[in-house]
Amino acid sequence: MTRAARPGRERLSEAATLRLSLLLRSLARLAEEGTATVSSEALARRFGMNAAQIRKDLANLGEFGVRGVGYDVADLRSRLASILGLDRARVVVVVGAGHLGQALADSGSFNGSSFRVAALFDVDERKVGGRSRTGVPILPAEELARSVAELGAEIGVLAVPAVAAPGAAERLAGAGVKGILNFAPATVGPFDGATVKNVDLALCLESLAVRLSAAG
Amino acid sequence: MTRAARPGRERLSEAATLRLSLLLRSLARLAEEGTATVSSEALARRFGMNAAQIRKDLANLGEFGVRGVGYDVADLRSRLASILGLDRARVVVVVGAGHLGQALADSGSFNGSSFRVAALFDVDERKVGGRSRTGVPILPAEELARSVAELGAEIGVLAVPAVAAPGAAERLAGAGVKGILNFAPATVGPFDGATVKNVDLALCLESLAVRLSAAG
DNA sequence: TACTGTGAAGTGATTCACAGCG
DNA sequence: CGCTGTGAATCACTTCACAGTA
Repeated sequence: MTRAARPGRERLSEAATLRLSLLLRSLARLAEEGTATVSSEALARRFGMNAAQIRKDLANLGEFGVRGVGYDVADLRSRLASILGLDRARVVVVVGAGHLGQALADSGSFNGSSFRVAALFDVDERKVGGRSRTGVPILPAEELARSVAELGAEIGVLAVPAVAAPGAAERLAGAGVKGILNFAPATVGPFDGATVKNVDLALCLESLAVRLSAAG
Repeated sequence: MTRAARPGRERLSEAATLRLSLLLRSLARLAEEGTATVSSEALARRFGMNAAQIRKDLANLGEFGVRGVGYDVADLRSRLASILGLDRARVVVVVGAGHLGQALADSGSFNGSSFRVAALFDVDERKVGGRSRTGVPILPAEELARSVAELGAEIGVLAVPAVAAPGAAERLAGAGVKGILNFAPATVGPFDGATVKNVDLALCLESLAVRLSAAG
């Protein structure tokens, strides 16, 4: 019944992952502000989380705190980044150079210390050869497989219309990406080599609307 | 201990809401294809859900099926839409006319039978006065409060940079929208009159990346 | 017969309350 | 003393298995 000695090897639930990811971002903000140590209570109040849950999440991964003091911001931040695998930059490609695709390719969220968007792909010849606002090159869709290999891309983002999504996903998986972030409201996969995560913006809006009705 | 006789008045969990919303979309597809009735089993297989869960979700809202037969697609679809409050079109405004804002304003996901994007807002004078690709007008941010009232907007979408998010959210809430869909990686609210739902695209990408590390 | 609706069992996540330590 | 780490309790959600019915 003793937990595995190696921390970070247990399965991490989706919810826990999101909380830890948010925690990591919160720590980055505290670091910028020059805060050296922080208690779970202070973290919770500042960033709208639950103190007990922060402690439990962290305790699941090892022992990071000092009793009576709290957590060392810089230390926790780097160890957490390492455990989550966010301490190195992964190469990302975006399929679909429409407004959404370009927004994602240029966004700070997709271009930080953990990710770098290296290419956009599109079938529209007027777009191919151009670059996004921040300079990400727009390549022809036929070159997807070769470019993914050359760039060493691990993650593919699907920002194409729903009808084109299954095909594009298959090509991404075939090209060897390990993860696919699908923004199209369509079912893609599953694939053997690649994990798919759906981000269905229509469902997001609808669930908000449902909450409004229910609350009324 | 008997459940309330009025169906659809219990709280609906976030997860259940998403499933029902997805179910509604699936029913729309079946209706397009001319399918008249469908069993929970067939629905589950076709759209990657769990049959028992579909039955339970639906049974929580009332009795919709016919034993030995299944569910009437058209009937279930319209009743479900009504219960979820998705049977009428809500007016949506989008704050921030960057790539993301315009992508959302023009997307079919935000312009169907349940939603209509009526305006974009931006502080950039070069954008103001123009229109998005599909014709949504871009209005000056100062007119937000007045326009929200005039248009009868119930939902505001935040597609502005993180630093501008809290201020924009406050103005939306002050203008009387009931729900705010926040795409900025920043904490906004909470507000008295308005529900906030965060859609943090950076967290989406990170959670996918974490799954890749964990699976490796 | 074939399916729904549902009590009951099972599973997992969240919260509580406090022992234990710096 | 103040805070973490954690067993225990609670809560919520999911799955199972089948009684009940058109």
